[in-house]
Amino acid sequence: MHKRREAAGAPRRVPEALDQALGFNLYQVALLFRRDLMRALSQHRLTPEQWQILVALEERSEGLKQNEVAALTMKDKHSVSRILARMEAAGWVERASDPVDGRAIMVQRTPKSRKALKPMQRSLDTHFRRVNGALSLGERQQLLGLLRRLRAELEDEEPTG
Amino acid sequence: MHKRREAAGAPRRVPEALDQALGFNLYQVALLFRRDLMRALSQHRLTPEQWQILVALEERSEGLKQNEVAALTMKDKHSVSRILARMEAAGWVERASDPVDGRAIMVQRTPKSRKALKPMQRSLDTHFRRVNGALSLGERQQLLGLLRRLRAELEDEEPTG
DNA sequence: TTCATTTAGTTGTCGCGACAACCATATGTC
DNA sequence: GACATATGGTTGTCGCGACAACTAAATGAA
Repeated sequence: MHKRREAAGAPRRVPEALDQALGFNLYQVALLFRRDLMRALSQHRLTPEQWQILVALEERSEGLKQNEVAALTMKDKHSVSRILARMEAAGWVERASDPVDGRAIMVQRTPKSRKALKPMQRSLDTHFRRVNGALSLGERQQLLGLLRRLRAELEDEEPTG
Repeated sequence: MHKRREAAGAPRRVPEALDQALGFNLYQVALLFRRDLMRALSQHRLTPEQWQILVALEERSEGLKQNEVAALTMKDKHSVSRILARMEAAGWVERASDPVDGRAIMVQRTPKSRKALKPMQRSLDTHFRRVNGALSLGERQQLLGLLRRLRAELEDEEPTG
């Protein structure tokens, strides 16, 4: 049994106004998920975002342009540029300029990255089990459906090139 | 009509693996919400997190300890410490050491902050309208319910004091 | 061909979250 | 009272997202 509250003056929960706010709950749950995933991945020295990019790279063995990585992961080019720089430094990916388009950079997974995916999966299973313990399958699918609709609805407003 | 895709090589969507992942959708939608809210608030030179803290402060006019601010907003003391420092510098809050507990710091809204809340509300209404346009009332409540359950389920694991 | 425009990436700034290390005050125990 | 321990906050580091400013290569139009 771990301690739950600090036993301090205010064991009170989130204020009504925030507790009722969709955005607040969304954001907090997202952070809780991310934190949990981060801890699960930390032993492999990967962050959730880096893992996400590896997943995207798994689809096309020829590699992806940073461009495409950004589109597939819904990140902007600035973030992708820097995340990939760190991943390259850590030996997860290789970057080479595209022979066809002199501006573009092709990103590929390294052998290290390919090999690491399996053992990684085990840590992730633990994470997913924890997450899935909280909701039933039906609820998870309901939630997933709602989130995907929201995502589709909101992702195209103001592309901020 | 705004441009939707970059018309580049890969108009393809998020990879299957991510599209099916609850965590990915959760996180992306949360970021979309936050970005939208950030834009709505930017004209008032406030961030979503700062606004959130103002909302929490609204409840207790005597002020809150940083401690309590952290608990009510589900943030950790480190973040709260720095966010409040910025808010104090910007004149949104005042901080004074608690006469009762020499360690604690009491946080209060400034008159500026109290006055600003109304006009702010209008920008937020716009934001909320946009959000609410994406889901029906019933769906929003369903979503809210699921998120609150997840939050309750996950928020107490490993308090990381 | 020349020149404007678009596109691919990088870099810098800022705000935030996670986490570790730290300081100062309170508190409980003897 | 003295001392260990717990608690309230701060500071530093790192990774990430938002956004602006920038470079260089590609494209399209004259």
